Amino acid sequence: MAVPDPASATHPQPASATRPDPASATRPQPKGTTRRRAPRADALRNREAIIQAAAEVLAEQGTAVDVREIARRSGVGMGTLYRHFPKKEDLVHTVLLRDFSTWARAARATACDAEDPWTALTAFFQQALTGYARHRAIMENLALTWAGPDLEGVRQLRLVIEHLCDRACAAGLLRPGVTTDDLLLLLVSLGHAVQITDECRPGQWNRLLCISLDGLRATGHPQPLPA
Amino acid sequence: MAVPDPASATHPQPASATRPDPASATRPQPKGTTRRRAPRADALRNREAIIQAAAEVLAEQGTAVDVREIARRSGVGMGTLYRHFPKKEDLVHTVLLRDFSTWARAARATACDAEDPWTALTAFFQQALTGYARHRAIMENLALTWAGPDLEGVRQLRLVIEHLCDRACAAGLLRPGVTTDDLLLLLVSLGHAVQITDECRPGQWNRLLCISLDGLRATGHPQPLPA
Amino acid sequence: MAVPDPASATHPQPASATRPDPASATRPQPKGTTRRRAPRADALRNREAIIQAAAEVLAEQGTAVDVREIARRSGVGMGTLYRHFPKKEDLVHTVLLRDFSTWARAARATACDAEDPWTALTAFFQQALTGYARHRAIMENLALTWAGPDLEGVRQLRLVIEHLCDRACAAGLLRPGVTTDDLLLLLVSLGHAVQITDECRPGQWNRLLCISLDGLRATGHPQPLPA
Amino acid sequence: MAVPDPASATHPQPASATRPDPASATRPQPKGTTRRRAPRADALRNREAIIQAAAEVLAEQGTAVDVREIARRSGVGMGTLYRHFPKKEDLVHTVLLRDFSTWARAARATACDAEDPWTALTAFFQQALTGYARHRAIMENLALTWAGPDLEGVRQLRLVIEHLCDRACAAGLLRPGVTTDDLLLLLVSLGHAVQITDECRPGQWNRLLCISLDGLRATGHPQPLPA
DNA sequence: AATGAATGAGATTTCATTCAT
DNA sequence: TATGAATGAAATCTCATTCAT
Repeated sequence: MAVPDPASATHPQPASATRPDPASATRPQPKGTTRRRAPRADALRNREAIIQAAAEVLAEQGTAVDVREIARRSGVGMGTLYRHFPKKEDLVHTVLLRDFSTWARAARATACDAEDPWTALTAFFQQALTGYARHRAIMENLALTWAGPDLEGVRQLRLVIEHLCDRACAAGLLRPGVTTDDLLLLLVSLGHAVQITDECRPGQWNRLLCISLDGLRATGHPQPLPA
Repeated sequence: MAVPDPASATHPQPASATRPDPASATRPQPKGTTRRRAPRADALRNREAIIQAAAEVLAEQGTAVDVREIARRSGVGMGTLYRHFPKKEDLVHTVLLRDFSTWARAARATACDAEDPWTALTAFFQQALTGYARHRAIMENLALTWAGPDLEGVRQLRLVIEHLCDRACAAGLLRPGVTTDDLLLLLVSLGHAVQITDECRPGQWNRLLCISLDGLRATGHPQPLPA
Repeated sequence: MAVPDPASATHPQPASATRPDPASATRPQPKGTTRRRAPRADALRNREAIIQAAAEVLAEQGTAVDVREIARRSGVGMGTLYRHFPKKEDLVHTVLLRDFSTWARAARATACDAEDPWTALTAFFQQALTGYARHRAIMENLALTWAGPDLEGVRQLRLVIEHLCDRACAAGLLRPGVTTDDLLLLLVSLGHAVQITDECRPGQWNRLLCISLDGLRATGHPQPLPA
Repeated sequence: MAVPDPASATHPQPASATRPDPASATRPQPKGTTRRRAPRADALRNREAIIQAAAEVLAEQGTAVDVREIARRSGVGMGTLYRHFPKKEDLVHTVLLRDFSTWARAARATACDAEDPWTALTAFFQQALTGYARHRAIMENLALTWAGPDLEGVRQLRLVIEHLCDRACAAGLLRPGVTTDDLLLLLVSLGHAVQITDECRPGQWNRLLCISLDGLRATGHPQPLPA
């Protein structure tokens, strides 16, 4: 098994952080009304600062974080924060959407770069575990996939995985019967392993990944997967 | 791969857990002895009720539970709870000790029953994931193995795993280089998968287990485990 | 000024601890009723054990002590304690009565022993500060003299002081205008000093006592006491 | 003995205590500066209200007060109180620091006003007992001098006493061997007397003070102070 | 529009007193 | 009658959300 090391997988990639994101669904002001000259620049800067700070904190501590910590790090007041995101959940939602999307985009790119379907798959896992697996809120939310409706970003990510799965399957490289859901669950599972061992035994999860990937290969297994 | 189904693996088995003297609960106190002996049937009942309720709640919600919920479920007042367990942590500790020990004992028994080392190993995982993997507090604590000193119960469990690992290794059934720590991490990892999917897709983790176990086998892998 | 050292002044003097105290006003059972053969011996032993333990604990920690500590030290259960003393206050009251009386009795004896009125006075203070001043509950209660009606024991003690005051006054040794209340207040005042410095500077209060007594002498003062 | 009556000695004098900028409370914020400056008039008002209420309550009841009582009296919610003072101890500390400092400052001023060292000394005691002796928390803390490290305010006060002691000693007015510690202990001692008798016999402590001061004079005592 | 102070419902823990055994 | 377990009202401290400035 080859587990490549995509150096680009550095974890919290603000990426579009500075882009104004004109398609944003949660823009505070309905454009059609009277007031016009209101300086939107400040508000947008604040909004992005909040999201950026929230992303960092949520990555570090998960969704149980104190909202004041986010306000503090973003340099805005609580009022401003709550003007942009009336509920803590809204902010979390926004951050997750952004980070899942960024991740999905990066993953798609990496997947396309790889010529070999198997390499694409392993690269995806390697990248995911090196990068976003450390993002506590991301992993928390990914784990909720089985409990409720997915975030848009999760759906995007799932599509990438589905693509990887299909490709490897079609190439006869993937063990028969393996589904996108299996790969997703494996991802969350290994992501948890990463979080647990990251501080004390930074590389240990690599061995688990290797084992799992070998178990996913098309050949060498005594019996088919159970239903 | 044969994944046996140890029917005995139903999760919280208080059974003869801590106090193995069920007769003392009704015995009318052997008054003739030196005034001191008083197991207090009802106190024991309460203590057990608290532990039992705590075990349930901790299994369901993890260590972040509200103590009052435990008091409510066990039918005692806060004062009673705190008489038996002066700190929330004491109660958690007691429950974890009990449940880890029960688990370790059951696991050891199952391990001894199996003649084949590989069967023993797979049976262990099967049992663990069918049973205690649903216990949130247990899994939380197991994940802390990499962050701090282990509970006594965790050590017992680790011994069992070590034994299984050694046996399978000696029989040449286990992939070279696999360690007890790998198996423990796999356990926590898959345990997380169980918790995530338990409600919506009860059996899905079985597939992941199968994959992982196949990855753990001695043969059929293109390259050795990474350091 | 001579400050004698009455060696007998060792603080918690159980004294009447073992005596059944037939004059007790708080005896639990009205003697005139039917039931007769009830074993009073046990009850009395318990009662005394409680009082003794309470005295120790109250001396050490004052009236803010936890009732359970008293029960623990006396070796009886809470129920027994509350049977004898329905309110914490009742127990405190009883102990204070006992200890104040013991103190007053000892003080009276010492006072009578001394031939010189001034020696009697100084001996009293010396004894008090060496002994009962460390009894936190005693001192707490003595301080309440100015806030409410006195305990019987306090009245006894006050009588002793009054006697000492009168004697020294009649002998022309005491500064004109000094009252029993002045001496009592001085006692509480110095008692507080003892408690404060007892651990770190065990003898310091002696200097304060010396100063105060010199200020109490009949002669050598530039002007009379203020009203 | 002349015990002057410094009329200014009325007890809790917040005056210009901590924040000497009363104008800032109404100034409408100099918006032109770098967005950051915001003393927040109402927050300061609340902070002061809390400190003021705490000072009153601490003076009345000592450090054992219920924090909620302080919140109630200052008219703020618990959250506000804890925003300003994260621990009860912080609030107590702040109040003690403020009140000790105010006291020390006033005492120093009074001490400097008096030309005669003896008058300075008596004026200090008179002022202390008329004023801060009623402050239960202040006295509690002063009593802890012998048990642990001093608060900054206590050190300031001790310096004042030291100065008074030295001056009187140098002038040959103070009894040989009297130390700053003696005077401090006398202060706490008499302070206790004040608290005890304040309600029922408001002036009684004056007599004790007179007696003690006479005992402190350089002349008229039969023997030196004990070690 | 921005700020950050204010709010108050919980969460853990203690202790005088009562009550079942 | 003796026991000590049970009770539940405080007391301290936290944090998502609102509101005055």
